[in-house]
Amino acid sequence: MKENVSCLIEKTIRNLVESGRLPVLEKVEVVVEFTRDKKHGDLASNIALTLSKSCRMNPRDLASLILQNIPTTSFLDHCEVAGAGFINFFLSKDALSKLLLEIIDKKERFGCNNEGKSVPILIEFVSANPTGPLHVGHGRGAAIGDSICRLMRANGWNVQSEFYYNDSGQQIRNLALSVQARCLGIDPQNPDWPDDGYCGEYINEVARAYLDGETLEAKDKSVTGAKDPELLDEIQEFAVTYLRREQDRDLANFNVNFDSFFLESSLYSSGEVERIVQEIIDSGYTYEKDGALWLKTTQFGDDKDRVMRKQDGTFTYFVPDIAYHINKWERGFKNALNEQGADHHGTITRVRAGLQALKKNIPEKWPNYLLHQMVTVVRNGEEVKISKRKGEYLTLSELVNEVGSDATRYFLVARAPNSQLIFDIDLAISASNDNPVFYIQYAHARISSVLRKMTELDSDWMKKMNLSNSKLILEEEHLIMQHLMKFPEIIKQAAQQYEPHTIANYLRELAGEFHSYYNSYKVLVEDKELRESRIMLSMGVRQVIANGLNILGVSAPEEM
RNA sequence: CGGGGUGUAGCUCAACUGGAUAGAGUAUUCGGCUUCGAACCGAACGGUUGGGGGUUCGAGUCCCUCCACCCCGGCCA
Repeated sequence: MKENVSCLIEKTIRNLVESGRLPVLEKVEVVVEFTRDKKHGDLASNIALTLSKSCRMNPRDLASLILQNIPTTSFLDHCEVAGAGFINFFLSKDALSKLLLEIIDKKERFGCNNEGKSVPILIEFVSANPTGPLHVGHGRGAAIGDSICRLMRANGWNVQSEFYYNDSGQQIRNLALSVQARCLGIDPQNPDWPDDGYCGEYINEVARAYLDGETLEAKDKSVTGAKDPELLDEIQEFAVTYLRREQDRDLANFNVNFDSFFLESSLYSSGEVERIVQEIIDSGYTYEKDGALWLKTTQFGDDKDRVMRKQDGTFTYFVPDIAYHINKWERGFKNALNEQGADHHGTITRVRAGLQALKKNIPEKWPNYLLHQMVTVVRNGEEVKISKRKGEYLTLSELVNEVGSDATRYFLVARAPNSQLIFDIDLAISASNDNPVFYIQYAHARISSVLRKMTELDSDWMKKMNLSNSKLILEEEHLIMQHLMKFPEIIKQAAQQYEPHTIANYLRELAGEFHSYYNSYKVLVEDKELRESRIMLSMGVRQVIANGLNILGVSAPEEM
């Protein structure tokens, strides 16, 4: 609809220029927006304000000139000049009722588009180390990342979601040592407890399962506890598998599923790490100093060079990261997005520097990054410092068990990724009923209930509906239709900006408008035509809420 | 000190990317079920958008400068 109006304006201006009533203009960029205030019509353009200078006319006069020459169309009721020189457009009843038909016709496809043109994109998110359970911070990454995947699919992208496991390196060794210590009956208070060991209670559970010889069924393999506390490698494999399985289960309960999993260890076993290190050395971007191998990241915008291979011969964490991203690139993903916590900010420059050093014509800005700010957890009015080593944190599964997946997802995705959010545990649990997600779901359930009621009255009502005759004349009805009309654009915009929270806000507003309407007017009235019109409106709202909630990974219940 | 982020109502957050009178929820105070679901609705209260300067028809949004908070600045990941 926006496009229709901006085309109309553009055409009008072109005609005015050709007939000499306006000077020749360099560049005309017509911006049409949905209005905030219903008094300003449905759509508005500031074109007269932006062109007034180059036309040497006062904005209001220019606006009236454009308006007088705008051709009449079926989708516009009328237009007017307002304020400093805005042109406001009022849509016709015809245009709005066609919208409802479109929603009902397209169903779950309403709002979708093909901007992505089926181009493949790899979206990596969560990627937590398998050294402990997922916490709220991971939950935020999961909620945002998964919603972005759904958003991108709705925009026609060919999305593959991937989870990268850092299942090798020092922290995994620390995990194995911690489990081993627990197997031997050593606890964190004991002087023999390993340095940098993981103190959480879950380590004990892993140790017990290992000693019991439990068999773990993972996606790609099966591991049985060897029971022997001396076999550190066996302990490590068992512990990693155990914790991966736990994370997968937590994510599944959170309605998050990945298309693929990638193991850091595979980059070592396949020799890819060694290969790219050699290639980077050959490219001339490295040097030896103090017994370590350095990458000249300063040549790619870093403030100092970084160590790739430590004195002890092992690699720093970003080296396998580079290998991993080469792997993504070689799998053919010209589009890649990494959703991570803001604490990983520093690695972006390093990984990109490594990719550039390889001279593979990878774009400088590849891969794309979306960082979410940290979650501050508050309990009893005090900040809970998240520390995996100390075992102090709120796990995702505790949270989901307590307040439910829908409420947790909504809470974590409803804020802009860039805002650092405060998560008050007590508030989240006690006030979970106040979560706006229920407000939105309730609107969906209410409409479903009305439709059930209609079916009770006449099981065949749907077929008998006359869809062409809209009787919707109320201001509230107009407002709702105007809101429904924005949905496709919200989907597009949220994807372009990687900001799924705009969907959440949109749904909150739509639900609010419907609740208000529902409270003042009855849908199932006597008058058949009016009743059918209102049913159609309700069906439109219901469909859009369902589509929007689906993008947020939240259920749309028929009753609650 | 350097890099990134944030600062909007008592609290938690929005604001369609520079537009018209800065909006919701929550808290507080009133009012609304004999009526399709009250997990709802209506009303009131609540603001110098951290401070100061600048750019222009127009700034919460862009630029400069201070102030405060969060993250990063390991041969940890």
